[in-house]
Amino acid sequence: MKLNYHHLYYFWMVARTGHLTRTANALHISQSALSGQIRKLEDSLGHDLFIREGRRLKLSEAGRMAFSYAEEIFRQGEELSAVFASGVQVNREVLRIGAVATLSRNFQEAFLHPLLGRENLEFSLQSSDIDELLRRLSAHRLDLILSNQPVRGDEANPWRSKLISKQPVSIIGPPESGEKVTFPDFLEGRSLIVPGADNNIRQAFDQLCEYHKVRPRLVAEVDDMAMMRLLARDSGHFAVLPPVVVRDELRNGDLFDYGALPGVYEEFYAISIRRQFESPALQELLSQPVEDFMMRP
Amino acid sequence: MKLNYHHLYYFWMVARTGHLTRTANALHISQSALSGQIRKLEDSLGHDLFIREGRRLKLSEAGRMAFSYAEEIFRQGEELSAVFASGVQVNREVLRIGAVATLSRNFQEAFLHPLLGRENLEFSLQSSDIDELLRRLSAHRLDLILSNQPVRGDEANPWRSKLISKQPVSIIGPPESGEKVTFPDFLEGRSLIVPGADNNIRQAFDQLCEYHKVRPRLVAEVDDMAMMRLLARDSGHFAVLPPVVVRDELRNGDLFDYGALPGVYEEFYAISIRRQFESPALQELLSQPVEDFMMRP
DNA sequence: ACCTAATGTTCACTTTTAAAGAACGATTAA
DNA sequence: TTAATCGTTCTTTAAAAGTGAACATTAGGT
Repeated sequence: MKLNYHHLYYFWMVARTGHLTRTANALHISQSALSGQIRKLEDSLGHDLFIREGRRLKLSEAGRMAFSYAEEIFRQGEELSAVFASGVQVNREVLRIGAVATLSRNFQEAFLHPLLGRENLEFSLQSSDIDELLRRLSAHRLDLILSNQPVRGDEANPWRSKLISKQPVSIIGPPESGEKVTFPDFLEGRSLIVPGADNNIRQAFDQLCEYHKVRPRLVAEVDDMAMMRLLARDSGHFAVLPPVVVRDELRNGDLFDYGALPGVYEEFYAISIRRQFESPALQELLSQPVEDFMMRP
Repeated sequence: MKLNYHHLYYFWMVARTGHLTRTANALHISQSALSGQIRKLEDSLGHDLFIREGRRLKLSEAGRMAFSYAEEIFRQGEELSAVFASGVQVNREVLRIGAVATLSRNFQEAFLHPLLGRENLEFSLQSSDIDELLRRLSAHRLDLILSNQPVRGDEANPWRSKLISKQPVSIIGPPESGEKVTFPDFLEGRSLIVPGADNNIRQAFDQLCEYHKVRPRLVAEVDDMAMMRLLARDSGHFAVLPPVVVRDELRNGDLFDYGALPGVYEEFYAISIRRQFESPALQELLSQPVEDFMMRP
C-alpha cells in the first residue's frame, strides 16, 4: 500500500506537540478529522504510531521511527515551499558546483569560463573535501563536482565521472637557474616540492623516479595547488606541477618550465548524477571537448 | 498555500521519466487525472514546472529545483515505507549512537553498559569525526553522540550537550621507573606522549605547564585514545592520560599512575536533539548521574 | 507532403476521500 | 463528586481526485 503523505503530515504535526486538539486547531480542522486521518495512516502502515493512554498520546517505537523520517521529509518540503514562496529567481538557471579544495584555481576558472558569459544564469562554487562534496551531491545540494580523481557510482549513488581534462605535469623552477636539464639525472638529489601522497600526480611521479632509479630530495609535500603555486614562486625550489597552475608566473618569467614528465598527468573529472533532464548549462559544460582548454583565457 | 505532497508525488513520478501517459499507466490512473494534478501543483507554486513543447514535457528551471527536493522527500518516504513493509522489528527499541572516534573505548563501554542488560533493545554504534556525526544527528540518522567537547545548538539545530562524566587526568608511566615524583618539577624536560592540540586535555595541560614554568619534551601528539593507550603501554614513555583509558594496564601493573594533574580534566558529553518524546532508553542513559561510573564494570 | 498513431490538455461528470458535527467514553483536576 | 478536557467513533456533507470523450499537436512512417 502506498504511503499517504497527507496522513503522514498530520501525524508529524501531532507528534511534534503530542496534542491532538491543539494541533487540530492549528491546522484549522476538527479533531475528529485529524484523529481519523492518523488512524488511517496506522492502518496502512500496520502499526500503531501512538500509544493511547487514557486521553494522552504517546509515541510508540514505530511512531518514533516514522517521526524521524517525517522530520526529514517535511523539513525538505517546507524548504521547497519557502523557496517558491520567497520568489527568489526560481526562473534563473542555477548551477551549484563543488570543487575539491586542493584543485588548481586556474583550472576551475577555465572550466567555468563558458558560464560567465551567460545571462540569466547564476552559479555557486563551494570548496570542500571530496567526501563532503559527494554527500552534498547525493543530497541534491550540488549539481556538479570538480575533482582530480574519478569516483565509482553504485546503485544507491548513480554517479558519473567524466574526464574533462588531462594536463601534462612539468618540473617548474626559477628561471635564472641556468642549469642544463637532462631528464632523469636532473632529478637525482634535487630539492623538490611535490604534491601530497594522496594525489595521483605524486603516485605517478614516484613510479617514474623508481623506474629511473633517481631519488630526489623532497622538501615539501603539499596538497593544495594554490599553495604549491605560492611555494614554487617564492621558495626558489623546483616543483612538480601542472604548468597551468603557474600559468601567470610562466608567462611573466617568474618561473620556468623545465619540461613535462613523461607519462605523468593531472586528470580532472566532472562528477554528476545521471538525470532524465540535465540542465542546459550543465550539458554545455560537460560537452566541452577534452582538450587543452586550460590555456584559453 | 500549503504544499500538496500528493501533487508533488505525481510531479516527481512524471519528471523522472518525462512521459505523462507512461507514468499514468504505471500509477493506474488516467492521463487526464495526472495532467490535472500537476497543473494544480503548478498553480499552487506559482510557476510552471514543465515547459510544454508540443506533446513533449521538459522540466523548467523551477521544475528542476522542485524535482531535486522531491527526490529527497520521496526517497525518504520510500525508505520509511520499506522499513514498515519489511516488518523489521519496528517495535524493538532502537538507539543509534555515534561516538567521536578518538574517545576512550572504556568510557564508551561504561556509558553504554546500562543498555546491555535490556531485552527488546538494539543499539548501533558508529565511530566518526564530530562533524560527520553532527550531520547524521541533524539528519535523524543518530539519536545520540558521545563527544569530549560540547557543541552549541542554534535555531536550525536544537542540539543539547549534557556533561555526563568528568575524569581526572594523570601522568601515566612504566611502573618500574622508581623515580620520585614531585609535581611539577617532574615534568621538566620529561619525554611525554600527549593528546593532540585540538583536545581540551592538551590545552589545559599546556596552560598548567606554562603556569608552573616547566617544559616537557613532547615525543608524540596523539588524537586517538586507543592509540594513546597502546603507546603508553609499549613505548616506555610517560603519557598524559585519563586513567580510565588504561584501566586494565593499571590494574595488572603494566602501567602506574603517577598522580592526577590538578585542574586538568577530560570531559564527556552526550549530544542529542531536544524532542517532545524522548526514547525511554535515551532518557535512562542521560539520567545517569555525573559520577565516576567509569570504574563500574 | 500527407496520413496515422501517440501524446497532452480540457471539460462535464462520477467516485473517492476528507472534513464537520454530534454523541460517547475516559481521565484529570478542582 | 463534578465539570472540563481530550480523544474516538459514527453519520452526514463538502471537497478532491479520478474518468472518459472531444480536441489539439506532433513525431514518424509511407
